[in-house]
Amino acid sequence: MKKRELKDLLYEQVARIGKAVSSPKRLELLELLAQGEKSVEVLTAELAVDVKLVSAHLRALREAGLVCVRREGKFMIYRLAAGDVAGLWVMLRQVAETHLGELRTALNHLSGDPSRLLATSRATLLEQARQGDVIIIDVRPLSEFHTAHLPYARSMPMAEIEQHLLHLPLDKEIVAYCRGPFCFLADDAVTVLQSKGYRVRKLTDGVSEWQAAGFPVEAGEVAA
Amino acid sequence: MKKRELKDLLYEQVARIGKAVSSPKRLELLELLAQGEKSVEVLTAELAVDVKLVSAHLRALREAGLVCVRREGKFMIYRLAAGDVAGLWVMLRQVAETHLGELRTALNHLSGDPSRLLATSRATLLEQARQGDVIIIDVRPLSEFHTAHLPYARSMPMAEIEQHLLHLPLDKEIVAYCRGPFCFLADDAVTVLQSKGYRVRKLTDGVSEWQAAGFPVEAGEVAA
DNA sequence: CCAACAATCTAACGATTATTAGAATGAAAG
DNA sequence: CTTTCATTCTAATAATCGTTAGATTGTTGG
Repeated sequence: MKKRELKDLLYEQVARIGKAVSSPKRLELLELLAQGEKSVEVLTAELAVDVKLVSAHLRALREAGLVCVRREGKFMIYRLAAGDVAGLWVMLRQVAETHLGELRTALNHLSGDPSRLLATSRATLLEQARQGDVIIIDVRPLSEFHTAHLPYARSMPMAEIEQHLLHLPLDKEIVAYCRGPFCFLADDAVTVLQSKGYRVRKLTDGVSEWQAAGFPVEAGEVAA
Repeated sequence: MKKRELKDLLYEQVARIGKAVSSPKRLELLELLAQGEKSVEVLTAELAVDVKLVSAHLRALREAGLVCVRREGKFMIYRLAAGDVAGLWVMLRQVAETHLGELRTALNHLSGDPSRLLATSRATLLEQARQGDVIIIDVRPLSEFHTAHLPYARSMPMAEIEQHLLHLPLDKEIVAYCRGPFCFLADDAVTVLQSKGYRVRKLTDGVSEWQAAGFPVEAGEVAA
């Protein structure tokens, strides 16, 4: 085989990964799956598009080797093929934020008042949480919390946040996080908690971002 | 603006980066530019395709914010927009190697005898080079060596390797590297040096891979 | 075995994209 | 000022991709 042909073949293989992450819908799927395995049904509900389309995109991701499936009764459960796929998503988003001004503009627009965002460094936050000075709340669905969550974080799913408010002291600083910078759950939580008088900010990191930055995450706790 | 619309807008921006890295040619351009800035002329020669096509792909990379240009006389000099773009290329390639069996097969096929590859860890190699136990040679063109190279490495461009052989002791272990796992320069160097009786192996890392792994690189030395 | 459900497969449409050829720009050199 | 050279821009074609609709597979529960 000639050199050129072999080279083309190599770059073409990498381009398959590139193609897989060149569609907005597929990126959204990857981000969701980075929170934990999910059925097609759940993914369809989150994306708010036709099941057939979700299925087609999942097929593309499968053929690129980025996700795997297993059957569970009537449901097909998808998950990321390995941890580095979540890292790839984080890196793509970071590069996009760095090099695409429009994205930064849109992101700033999202949170409105920048004082709603946490300015503390990850290391400082971790130390404050360890000492009990701040309370970190994970506002994603419980199953995602179980797959992995930040150290010292409490699960407080946005869907049933009102019920949890009783156990949240008003005199402590609260930090809310969700799936990452593109997820609105923590923003909504900040809005609700602020209206109740809490001092609360959003941490833009999700578990993947936290992990990609080299910080530890916790998992397990299958208790309801 | 509705939530869905804003979300779609965000993922679409990241997908622009994905689209930019979804073409084999553009990936090859990124890898070349990761070695240092280059004119369209040079890039065209390396890719072995029409200038117009190279120009079109460079345009796409520019619009994604991954590369920048500056004019120098009649020439347009392209360079990566920032260091993390090289990191993105390395990560894409690594994910592809992990998840695409075909790529691993092709790569193994490339080097033929696996004994031609260096098995030592990066840390060990660095220590051996520091102590002078091994000689690291950089077989890329000199300008790329000047942009950045591995610590303790000597420039020994493949194009004029015969002339440098006089200064290379036969009793030392030699390690050759080039642009990365997809580049053949170091493979060719191993072939030549082995035929001359050297104990020589290829380090599959290029400068970007070495740096992405957290190891230091050196730059400068504008002396000819 | 049949109905209900989750998900995929197939076929088809319109919208992008890669690639090529030809014309146009912009700097340098005679 | 004209020619030359490096590069880009424009237009056009063929191939690929996203999306939708309809038929199909495989599973559960009666």
